[in-house]
Amino acid sequence: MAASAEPDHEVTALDACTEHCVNPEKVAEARSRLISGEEAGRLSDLFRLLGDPTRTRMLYALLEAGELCVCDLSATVGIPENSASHALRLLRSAGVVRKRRSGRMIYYSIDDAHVRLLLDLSREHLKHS
Amino acid sequence: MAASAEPDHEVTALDACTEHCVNPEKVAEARSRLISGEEAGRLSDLFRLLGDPTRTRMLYALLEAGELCVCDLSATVGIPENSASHALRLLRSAGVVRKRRSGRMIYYSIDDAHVRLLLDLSREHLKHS
DNA sequence: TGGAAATCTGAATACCTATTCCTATATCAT
DNA sequence: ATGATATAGGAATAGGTATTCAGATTTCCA
Repeated sequence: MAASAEPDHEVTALDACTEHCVNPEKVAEARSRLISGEEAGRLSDLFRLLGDPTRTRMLYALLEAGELCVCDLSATVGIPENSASHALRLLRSAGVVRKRRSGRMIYYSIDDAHVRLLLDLSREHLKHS
Repeated sequence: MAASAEPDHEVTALDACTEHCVNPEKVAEARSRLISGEEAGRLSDLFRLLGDPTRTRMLYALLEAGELCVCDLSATVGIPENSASHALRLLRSAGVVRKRRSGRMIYYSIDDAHVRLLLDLSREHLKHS
């Protein structure tokens, strides 16, 4: 995983317009407003994390259930507990879910309000498209 | 790509609770509200599409520039036009971007208001986390 | 304290996907 | 019409990632 480090990739193509076509002003304007490679990397890391069917289902399960332990979540989604644990580790290291220990159970939930909105919004998008 | 078809995978684990642990009521409740495998597949397809650094940068470029032709976009992001065209094809087939022909140029833009919100929201998330 | 339960961690394999090259299509200018 | 430009499409390779297995860790109960 690791937050996509392409060292200074956002500065590479100041001379990339050696190609044909291109409105130089428009490109210069767009380039000045372009997000940094580092930020783009973190954004794509986040999306890629959400872009796996297993993790997606786990997240929507957590979204509706509020909080579930690993074994309940694995039973809900229908995957082995190992897989659930592994997926949750990835999601947690990205700050998408949070864990809370209670005895020997560990309960997971969506960590961030933005992520909840993101999940809701995405579902809306598919409905209307 | 292909909208992740796992035939009726959401029904598989009615007997998955043969494992240890598990609060049966909680799991049953969560399973009843769980999104379908088909919907989860489409959602993860969408996220996976956004989860590539190149496509991410292209999308945010389009988000701010409004509309760009393939060559301007490739110059902006700093990738060959082939790659840009290929990426745009994927994004278009998923309804994320829209194309408009003007002469021999083809201008691309974000197709959907939900997607714009999604991109803005995700950026917000990273800022506050 | 000893053993069992719940979860975590690391490694290996098999699958998927991004990139690139080459070719095809469509539009414009002469 | 013909050549050139702008983009699209398909195929192959290289790289990344999900899944799974075996073992480690942490907590509870007797």
